[in-house]
Amino acid sequence: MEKHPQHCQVVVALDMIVGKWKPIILQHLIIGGTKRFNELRRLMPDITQRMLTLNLRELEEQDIIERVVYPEVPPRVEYSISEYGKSLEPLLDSMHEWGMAHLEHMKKKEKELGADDKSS
Amino acid sequence: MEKHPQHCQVVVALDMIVGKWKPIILQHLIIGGTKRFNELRRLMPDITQRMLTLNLRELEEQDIIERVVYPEVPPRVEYSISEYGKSLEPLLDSMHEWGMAHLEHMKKKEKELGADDKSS
DNA sequence: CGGCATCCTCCATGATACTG
DNA sequence: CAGTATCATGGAGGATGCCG
Repeated sequence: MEKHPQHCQVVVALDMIVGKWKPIILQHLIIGGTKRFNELRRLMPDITQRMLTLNLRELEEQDIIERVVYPEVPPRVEYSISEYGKSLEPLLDSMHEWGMAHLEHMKKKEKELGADDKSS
Repeated sequence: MEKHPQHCQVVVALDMIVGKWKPIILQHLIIGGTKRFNELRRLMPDITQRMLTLNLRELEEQDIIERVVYPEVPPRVEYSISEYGKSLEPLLDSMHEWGMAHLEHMKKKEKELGADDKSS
């Protein structure tokens, strides 16, 4: 295992979770467990049906979530984090924590800018 | 401190490093240390001057990197990871490792599909 | 050398309507 | 309920030329 592989695989990880909705979908499925399609819609009132479908399909394709269709009437489809998807949880947790810390950092910065305004 | 803050701050962290080039720029500055503008260009032959400038400016604005201008002729501008930016390193490392593991996962998957391919 | 100013392209996302 | 099918759009990214 090299220390400096040619190409940084950060982008590989990034590709799995980027997008306006993917992180939020994952958060809901991780924290809230299995959810039906319309449950997710209710949890994310601003997402369109189209984008929810597309994102769920991508995440499924990526093995991150599982999609189970129950052949009932009315239809029921349940989404959940896959076993493999769970390997992302530590990463998402770290990112969440860093995000929180960053918001603090920004607040401090703002204050400094207010107080520190005598610097040339 | 709540356990389930209203909004997942994963997106906050994500915002700092998403983009086609930001992760790569960061990787170079982290691994290779301080770099001049054109050094970075050489390291990323496919990035346009415009995007390199824009991304560097954003990262600077976000306190992630530092930009030092030497008033010489010809001009010299050096970029480096800031102290604060270093707090991103563990995250980037984790993402890199997850990315590597994911590539392995994909390879395995492909093989399975190959062996499993009695359909059509 | 290290930019900035324009113009352009394409893709992620969105709005809306329809359906098994 | 859980989707598809179209069409529209804004913004990230790119190409190119000029500048101190």
